[in-house]
Amino acid sequence: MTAPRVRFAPSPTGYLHVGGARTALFNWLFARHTGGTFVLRIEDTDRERSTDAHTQVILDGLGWLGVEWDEGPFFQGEYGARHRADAERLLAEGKAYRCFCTREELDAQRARAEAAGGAFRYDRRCRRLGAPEIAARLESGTPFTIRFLLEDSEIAWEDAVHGRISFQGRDLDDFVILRSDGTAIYNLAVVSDDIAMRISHVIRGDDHISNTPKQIALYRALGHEPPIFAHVPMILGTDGKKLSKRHGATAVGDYQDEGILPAAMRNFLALLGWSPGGDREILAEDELVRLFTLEGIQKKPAVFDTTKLEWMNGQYLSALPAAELVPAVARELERMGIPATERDLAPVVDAVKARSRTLLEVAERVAVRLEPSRAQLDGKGEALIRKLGPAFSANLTRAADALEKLPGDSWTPDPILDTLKQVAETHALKLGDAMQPVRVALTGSTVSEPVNELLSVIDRAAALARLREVARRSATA
RNA sequence: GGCGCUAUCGUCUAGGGGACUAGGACGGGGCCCUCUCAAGGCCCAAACACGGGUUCGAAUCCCGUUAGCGCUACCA
Repeated sequence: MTAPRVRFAPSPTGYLHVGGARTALFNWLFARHTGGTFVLRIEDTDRERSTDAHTQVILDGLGWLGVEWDEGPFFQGEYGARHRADAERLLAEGKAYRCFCTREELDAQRARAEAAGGAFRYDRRCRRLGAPEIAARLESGTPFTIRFLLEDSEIAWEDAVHGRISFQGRDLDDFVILRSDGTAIYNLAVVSDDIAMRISHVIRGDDHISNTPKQIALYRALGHEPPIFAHVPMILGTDGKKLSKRHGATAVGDYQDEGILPAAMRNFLALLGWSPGGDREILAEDELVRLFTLEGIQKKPAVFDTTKLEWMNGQYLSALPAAELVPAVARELERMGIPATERDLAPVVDAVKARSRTLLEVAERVAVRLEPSRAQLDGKGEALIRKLGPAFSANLTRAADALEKLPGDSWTPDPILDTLKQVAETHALKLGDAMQPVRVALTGSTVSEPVNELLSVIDRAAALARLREVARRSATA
């Protein structure tokens, strides 16, 4: 058996949505798992809505996710000649026919059918046109489309995720394959391209199930065996409706901006509508590739709920090596208008590594940088706050408030610890909770993991900034 | 309306006739951790849509009902 060839074929009419991203991911995972080839094809035939900017966003999004293609990107718009040739071949072989009906006539027929409560099916009136009549219309330059002649018989296939699915030809109608301007309609273009690119497995969204019988008919009429189809379930919003813009962030770029790590996104998306079986949740890239099979794909739609994504992101964040974390944090601070470059953060890393200075010292240094930006943190810094942890949480606030009594010049660890103990007692807090935000920074305690320490320090820095403010206030008062 | 797909905790899911007192994870609630953390540990609440079959036995197989979703264009 030859290696599979799969493709992801987005249309550049919007951003890369999580649904599309997941479809791409599944195709990529399948290709990697089977040693196959992953082809990227941009379906830009809808000239009205397609833009280069959107194409770039899609390419960037896939790159960010780590989904790299083996062939392409190909642009469907470049294959118009082949599409037309296929349509004309079908016409010549009597498998398709010219339709001279105007859009208005068709709309009227459709309206009538709907008013009568029935389904609209093209009545094939143009197929009954005699040769002289056709010649006359051609002569007069009447515009026409080419319609595919769909036989009334069962069309069924063994779907890799749903099992056998079948349609009756009589429920479908003679659909248009070539517009009057000579460009191909989606169903023809896809089949023509998938044949030309020798695609063996079509892994795409559930919403294409109803297109599949038409495409299978086209494959056969064109003299080719249809590929294996795998229709993956839709992704829904939290209200159970098809995911759309009104559900908030649905483009992968949105999550990139919120500090979601690509690995976390990839892991989360892979588990949306697919499961390796068992209890595994956190799966590295190579494990995903090793475990991925079409059989593991779910039949029912999945709700896109970012709560678990955020948890998963935390898992990946804490596992990230310091070397990768520092640039990430620096970039994030920078993006928020806080002037922290990698160079600024370097002393922090050094201190943590060397343990030569107390962490308090380090923390204060960072705090200076954070302090002037607190106003910004309140507004658009939500993502960072989440990222930097619970330094802003209620227990800190309570502890800080109680610390107001502290004299301004007693910034040594021990009195603060004592105070914290009192705070805990007074407020019926657990000591651990009360001192949690400042513990490491104040005691300069040993650390087990430099990576975690770096972020802890930044946490504490923010906490310290506040504590100092409080202390200063009470000192002057 | 027609056609199609789907149906396990709020969410992601495991399960594929007896191992089910239906498991895990997120989220929620509670408790523990004074060398940290976005972490960890322990406990609790929380689901097989409904009705019929088949079978000694059904979350698992079949049929129906209901509900949700998708498609129903000279869009993709």
